[in-house]
Amino acid sequence: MAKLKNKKTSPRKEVILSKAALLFREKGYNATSMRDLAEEVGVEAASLYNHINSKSEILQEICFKVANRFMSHIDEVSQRAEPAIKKLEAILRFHIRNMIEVYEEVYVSDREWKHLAEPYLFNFQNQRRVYRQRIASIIEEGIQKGEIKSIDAPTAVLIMLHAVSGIESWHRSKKKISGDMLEENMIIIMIEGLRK
Amino acid sequence: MAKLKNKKTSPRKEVILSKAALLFREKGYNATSMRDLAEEVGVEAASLYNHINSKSEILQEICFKVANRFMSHIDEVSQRAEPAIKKLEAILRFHIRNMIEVYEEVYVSDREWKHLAEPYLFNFQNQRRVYRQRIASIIEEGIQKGEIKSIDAPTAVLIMLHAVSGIESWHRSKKKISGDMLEENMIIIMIEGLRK
DNA sequence: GAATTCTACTAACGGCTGTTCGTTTTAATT
DNA sequence: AATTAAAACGAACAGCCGTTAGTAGAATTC
Repeated sequence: MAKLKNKKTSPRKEVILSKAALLFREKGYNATSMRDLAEEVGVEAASLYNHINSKSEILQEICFKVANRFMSHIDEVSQRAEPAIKKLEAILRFHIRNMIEVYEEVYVSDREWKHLAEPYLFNFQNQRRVYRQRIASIIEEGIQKGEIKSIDAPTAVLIMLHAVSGIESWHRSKKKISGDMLEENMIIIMIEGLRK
Repeated sequence: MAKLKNKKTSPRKEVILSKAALLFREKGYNATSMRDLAEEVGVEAASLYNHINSKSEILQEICFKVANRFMSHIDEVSQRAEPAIKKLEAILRFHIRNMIEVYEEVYVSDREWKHLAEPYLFNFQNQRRVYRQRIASIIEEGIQKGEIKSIDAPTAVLIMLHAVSGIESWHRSKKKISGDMLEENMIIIMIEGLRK
């Protein structure tokens, strides 16, 4: 018997997952071999399989970990007693901060989910659709109450979410403004627009 | 000797490039095999090499075709005698229309350029950086003239460009609004913001 | 109609892929 | 100190990868 019966994921597995996120972000899921990952972890490829079941499983864990985090957050925001535009801002800020702070895994979840195997692919797409619909509902609530311009809600959602993923470029940039500045700028542009 | 000495790319090659763009968009560059591509074209894999030199070359041609098109456009827009905000809107509209109309190749150029081989990778990244700087300059011109809010220009650029790539989701959507509607909604949100 | 060029084919290559097997080493528990 | 469990290893697998070689048929040019 083990000392701590699968109370939480072992530290070794945690390392594998985070190194995998790093490599998947850098080179993409398919371009990252298990031997690449093993080298990054500091071990032989075969040894990885003492901690994980498959390469595909790694991607699953990353994607659903991120998806669940965002879903939990929107649960919390939805039931606040606030104007819709405030809720929207909160969601936007949560995305921005996540993209800044846990860049690798959020980015991978965003860009590499296509390579999930069934039935996880189907599941992920569903969860993603639901999530977006919930944001769209908040926007429509805001439109109805006159807080938000009368625009197509799904279009607004896709702009919001994709704009945030642009933080990828910020990470790569040499001379970058601070995370806080980035957040404020993004909020202003998305909420108030570019025109003075 | 050939009849038409490389006057323009042969129709067969054109088919290969467009089918490749389709598959690269759908499954990603690395997940698309030459045998996949051959099947899509209706030929054996080896036959492809009568028209192209390598898989990598296909990606190069797609990426630089798109990059050059956008570079030419910004050349033209830059020398217009218009307010900066108008120039910006023109660039935004050009991106949107391209993303709607020649989706596959624009998307591939946007998402799969990482898999370019050197020295093309280096070149592409340079071109991309220059392009973004030119947009940033237009934004800064607009800020100086009081047409645009005083925001961080590089941040505005990355929001603009990434927001546009969200049209990917629009393509996938079942019940989608018209292309014209999409364009107008995106312009309103980006220029005027969400808040009423 | 002969010569030439182009295009498609089959077969095969060396190399890399994710993964499994059986064994040995390390670490923890009794 | 003996036992047991966990984790690392080297070797190997079947299969797919991009690509090349050689060849046969079709199309084009002379």
